[in-house]
Amino acid sequence: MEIQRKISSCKDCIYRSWAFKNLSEDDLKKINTHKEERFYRKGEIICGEGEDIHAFMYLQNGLVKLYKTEVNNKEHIISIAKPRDFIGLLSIFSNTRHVYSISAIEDSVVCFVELDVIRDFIRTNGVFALDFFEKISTLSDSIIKTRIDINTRQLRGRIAYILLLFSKQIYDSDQFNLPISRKELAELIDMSTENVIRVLSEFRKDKLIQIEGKQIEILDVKKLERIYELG
Amino acid sequence: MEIQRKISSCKDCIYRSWAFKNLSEDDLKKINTHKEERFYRKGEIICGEGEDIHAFMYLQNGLVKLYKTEVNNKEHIISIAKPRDFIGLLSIFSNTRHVYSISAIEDSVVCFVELDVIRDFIRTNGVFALDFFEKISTLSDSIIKTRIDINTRQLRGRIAYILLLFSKQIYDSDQFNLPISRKELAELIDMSTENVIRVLSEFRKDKLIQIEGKQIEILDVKKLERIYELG
DNA sequence: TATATATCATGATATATATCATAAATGATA
DNA sequence: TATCATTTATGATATATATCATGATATATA
Repeated sequence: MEIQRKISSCKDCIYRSWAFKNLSEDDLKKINTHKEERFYRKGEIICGEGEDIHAFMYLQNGLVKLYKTEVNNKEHIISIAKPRDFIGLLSIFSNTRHVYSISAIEDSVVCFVELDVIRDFIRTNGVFALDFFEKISTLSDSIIKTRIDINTRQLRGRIAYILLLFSKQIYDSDQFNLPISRKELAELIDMSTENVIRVLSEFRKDKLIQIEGKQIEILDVKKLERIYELG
Repeated sequence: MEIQRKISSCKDCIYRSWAFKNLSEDDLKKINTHKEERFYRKGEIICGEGEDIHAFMYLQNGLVKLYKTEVNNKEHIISIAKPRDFIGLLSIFSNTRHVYSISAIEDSVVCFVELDVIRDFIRTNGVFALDFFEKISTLSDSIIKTRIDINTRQLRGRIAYILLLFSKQIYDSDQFNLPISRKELAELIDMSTENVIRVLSEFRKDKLIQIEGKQIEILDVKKLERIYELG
């Protein structure tokens, strides 16, 4: 079901500033011929656990989740990537197969750059290597930080945290469309679906948020932040 | 209280195989003049939150913990590093200050290599860059994996997990001296100190482990693994 | 050695959270 | 449109976990 998109030029890519700013025209051409942009509809799987790793994946547009299916068939969401994020985990450089799955939670455009090309650049272009390293490290550490932030809090703190995360880090707005179901929210912040719904209802009753289906508006950022800080 | 050690030669360092195997003699000499080996006694702080980052830290010997002091003055342990691990998080490459603290939980020897030298190597030695990247990525991902393993389990599963981790990944033996207190264990696997003690007692009564103070012997690995797998 | 302090231990109780049950609302599909 | 499945919702109950209380050991310190 994935649809090939017209291959846009890396040279003109608005995301070039990411870690690719120090590449020469020639290098960019090289990427151009070894990259693929793919469009995924909401819900489609971008890569599955156990599949061969062959590309560095960069999210141009949309929103994707990184998750793992547990033995009991339950899904656990590890992180959500936003536009301009590298998606996946660092181990693409040490593993040969994906340890987690990735799927689109909004219509998304993913840019696949062959890993060997990236490896070549790391080998031959020191400035690129440093840039790239810096970027990718930041992302990896932020996953660790987020996991800890979530798990050191109790339910109300977790919901407050994730609402603020969506509002500030992803949508940059007090109003947004929650891209995932309550069940997925539960899988992301390690709580039961019922309690996710319950706490959201509480927050609505307490006039911290307005909520209608997936449409959320944060009414009282300050109070939400206090709940988050108190845990 | 930190004691300077006789500077050993990187060339003969038994840990050279880590990510430094592809450095020339000249490169190794360069590291030699820009590195420092320090000895820390159990309990000593290696670096504190907020301090300037100036070195890449490599654990030669001993055991250290990476932790954060929360607002309520509680400590939360993020990970434990064992010999031959890079210690810290990746963000040493993007941040200027340490976000977490590191201290020795056993007498330890840490090798500090000036970050600028590492950066230079990444810039100028592509093969090193790739090796280094691979190594450091593995570590970062394993922290994420461990955090998830811990937080998707309940108390008995967490204790089983951490006992197996110490036994298999750190000491490579059924018998070992627990290097941290029950309180620290609690800080590491997100549970209360009392419950850590309680579950350990349960495991002793169930003849899964023998325990005397800090001395632990795993008697029934299979059952422990089952408890871990069931969550 | 004596004294203070932290760690280990266990039971009782309170609290947080998950699970179960049921139902309405929504969305998918034939 | 009718039917089915999923999501949202809420209350009741069970379970897991933290907290409180108290004492025994062990460890550090004067």
